[in-house]
Parts: sequence; structure tokens; C-alpha cells
Amino acid sequence: MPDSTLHEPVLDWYDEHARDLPWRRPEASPWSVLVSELMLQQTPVVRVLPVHAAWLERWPTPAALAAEPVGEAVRAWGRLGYPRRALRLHAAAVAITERHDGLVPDDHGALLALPGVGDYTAAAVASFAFGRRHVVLDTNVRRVLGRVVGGAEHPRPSVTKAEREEAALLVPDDDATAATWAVAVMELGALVCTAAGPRCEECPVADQCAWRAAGYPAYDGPARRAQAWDGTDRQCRGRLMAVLRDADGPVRRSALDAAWGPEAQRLRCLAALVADGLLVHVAEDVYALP
DNA sequence: CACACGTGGTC
DNA sequence: TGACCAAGTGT
Repeated sequence: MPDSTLHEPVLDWYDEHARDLPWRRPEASPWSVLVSELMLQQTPVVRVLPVHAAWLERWPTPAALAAEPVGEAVRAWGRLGYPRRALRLHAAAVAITERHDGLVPDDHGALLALPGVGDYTAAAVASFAFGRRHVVLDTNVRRVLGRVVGGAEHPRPSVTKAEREEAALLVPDDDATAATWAVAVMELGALVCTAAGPRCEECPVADQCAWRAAGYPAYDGPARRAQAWDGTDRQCRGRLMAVLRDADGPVRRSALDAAWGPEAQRLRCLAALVADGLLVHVAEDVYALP
């Protein structure tokens, strides 16, 4: 049976402190929610806000996006990062247009079949856009439950079966409350129970928190390796893509050569970007967005 | 299952 | 100042 001593304070806190985000408004379409979820993968809300607004303005429906070349999506993605998500969102729009009459599906399985939609995003869209009862397990929820229930500072690198079962037990019985619970726990993790410097004085369940009760023991799991950046292929790819985004049309190899020094790596990344579908090799020494 | 995949802000 | 972090997915 779901734990009402946890539900009530969290739901009350959410009612009072929830941010007014465009994709949470009553008039937000399922498409708006889906777009927001793809953009929010590994990306902070503040950076998503303007891109999401422009995207929905330009492409109010999946069909509108599906009708455009995928390169337009890549360009509109701007500097959100992980531009393959733009590819996937465009591909999802095509799939929705072709297989679902242009309507974002409300079924978890159908959502999961869309490009760029994994277990988390499928549950999130079904829950937030359609009010369905699902286990919505993102990094925020994992951290909050891991602390309050599990007594650990940070979740493990990957989701465990026990963790998923624990989260499932806490989901309220009815659809509407379950959907609010999901977004409320996420919001608590985003605003109060943050990864670094949690504001426990503001937490509605601080008095029930196992981590707090244990005296805030430090993380003792396997080391979480920091992501390298300088000199990596990712940095190189980013530089290359920036050249294409900032250009009006196709660019010459010389422009790309100037964007990244080490030639072998530059050529390797260029080939990988073409293989990924983020760039097309339109002519000898000429590249363009797809 | 570990790793690749962008970007920029924060403490 | 640099390490860590932000609503994960695909392979």
C-alpha cells in the first residue's frame, strides 16, 4: 500500500512550490510534453525554455516537423547539446505522423517504440501528458527516494531491480494522483533535494529522511567517473557541428579544418557525424546539414 | 553493462 | 579553478 505519510507532504509542497513551466500548463499538448522531455534529457530547464518555445511556435504539431528536412531540426536544436536528439525527435515526428495519425500515442509501449524515447521518457509522457499511472524514474526521483527511503546520498550508476520495485510501491493507486506524485517528486529533487547542497530546511519530508537521520553519510558506492572533455571526440564533434549550424548553407572542408586542429581526429569525427546522419557529404570537400 | 554522446553553469 | 552536474538513450 502506498505510503500516505510521504504522499501528502510532497503533494502539498508541490502544490505550493511547483514552477510554472510551459509544458506543465493545462493547455500544453502531448506534443509539447514530448518535445520538452527530449530536450530535457541531460539538459537544464533554463536552457531548454527558449528553444522549446521557438520549436513549438515553428512546429506546433508532429506533422509540421515531419514535413521539414531533418537538418532544420538540427539547426533549430541550437546549442542544447547531444544533437542526435534532434535527429530522433524528427524521426519520432515522422513515426507519429505515419503510424499514429499525427497524434502522440498515449500508450507506454507505443511511446517506447519511438526514436529517442526510452523507459523514462515513455513513462513521463504517458504520465504528464495523459495522466496515466507509471513509475517515472529519473535521476531526481532516484536521488530523492534513495535518500528518503534508502538513506544514501547518491543513487547507483544504473537502476537496480530493488530500486524500481521500491519506487513502484510508492506510486499512488489512482492515475491522477500518481501523475502528480511523479512530477512532484521530480520537482522536489530539482529544487530542494539537489545533488549538491540539498536544502533540507525546505524539505517537506526531512523528518522522514533516512539519509538525514543517519547523519548524511557520504556516498560510498562505485566511483562515478567524471566525463572527460578537452580533446575528446565529443568536443571535436561539437566544434564541427557549430560550424554547420552557424553557416547559412553547405560549408567547405577548409572551414571545418579551421575548427579543429588534429587532422586524424577531425576526419574520424567528420565521418562519424555523416554516419550518424548529422551531416551529409554533398560534394567533394563540401558538407551540409541533412 | 559500460561507454559514447554536447554544452554551459555552479560552487 | 576544475570537478561535478543537468527530466537519458542507444549500442
